[in-house]
Amino acid sequence: MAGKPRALTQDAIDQIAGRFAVLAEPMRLKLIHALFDGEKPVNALVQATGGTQANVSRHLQHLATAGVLSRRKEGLKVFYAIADPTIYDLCELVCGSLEKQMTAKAKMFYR
Amino acid sequence: MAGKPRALTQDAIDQIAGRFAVLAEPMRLKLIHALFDGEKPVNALVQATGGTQANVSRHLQHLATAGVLSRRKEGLKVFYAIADPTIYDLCELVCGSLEKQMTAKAKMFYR
DNA sequence: TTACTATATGCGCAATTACGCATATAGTTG
DNA sequence: CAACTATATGCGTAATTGCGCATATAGTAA
Repeated sequence: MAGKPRALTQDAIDQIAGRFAVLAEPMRLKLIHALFDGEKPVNALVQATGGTQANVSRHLQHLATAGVLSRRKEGLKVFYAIADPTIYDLCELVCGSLEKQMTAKAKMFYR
Repeated sequence: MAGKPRALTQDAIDQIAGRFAVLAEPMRLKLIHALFDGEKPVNALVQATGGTQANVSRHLQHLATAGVLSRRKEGLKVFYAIADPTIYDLCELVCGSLEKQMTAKAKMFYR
């Protein structure tokens, strides 16, 4: 059901690394997280994350260029939304993995 | 079965970002990929990736510290192996997502 | 037109980081 | 002990990147 041949080219490796790099910045994760419940305009995301307008805008563009977010202009406002649904699964996997690590480490303290 | 409350702390966000950052380097992905079929000593990974011994060693340590790989010393050799099985799912998710993006972009050329 | 709001961008700085080189450490064998 | 193999590490450098600041652009309204 899952499983492909493998043997990745260098180019493929680089692309995958790039994908992970997009998700490797706290502010971008904040933005993604803030969009989990639907599309929002930039100013809402500025307020939600506490970042500056310039920085938020840049990260949003970065995410959109990477194909993670979609961009929809409506009048003065620009609405961003999650375009790649695998983001949800990625975050859940990582969160779950981190939780396991934390509880495992916690046990190391006592036993 | 899936789905947790949400509302991540800043610290949690940073940890997740760090996790993605670990996977955001081509050489580290190569190493992980090379370990997909089981544990290997450092010299085998040097040969498999074409990297220098120093660089491979550093990245392996990085991965082990992050909890992605495990480290087992046996005589002169040090064997690394994938310790976090979610890595498989993460890579598959990203690969699948990238494939979709590529085919979608390919279609954009013609239609 | 001007004034206003929302978003994007050019520039420079500071911090991070991957890499190469040389060397250090650990373990084995003679 | 010395010689050798396998792995790790200290240091310097080059490249990347996130951010703040100021400014530019786009769209609306008077």
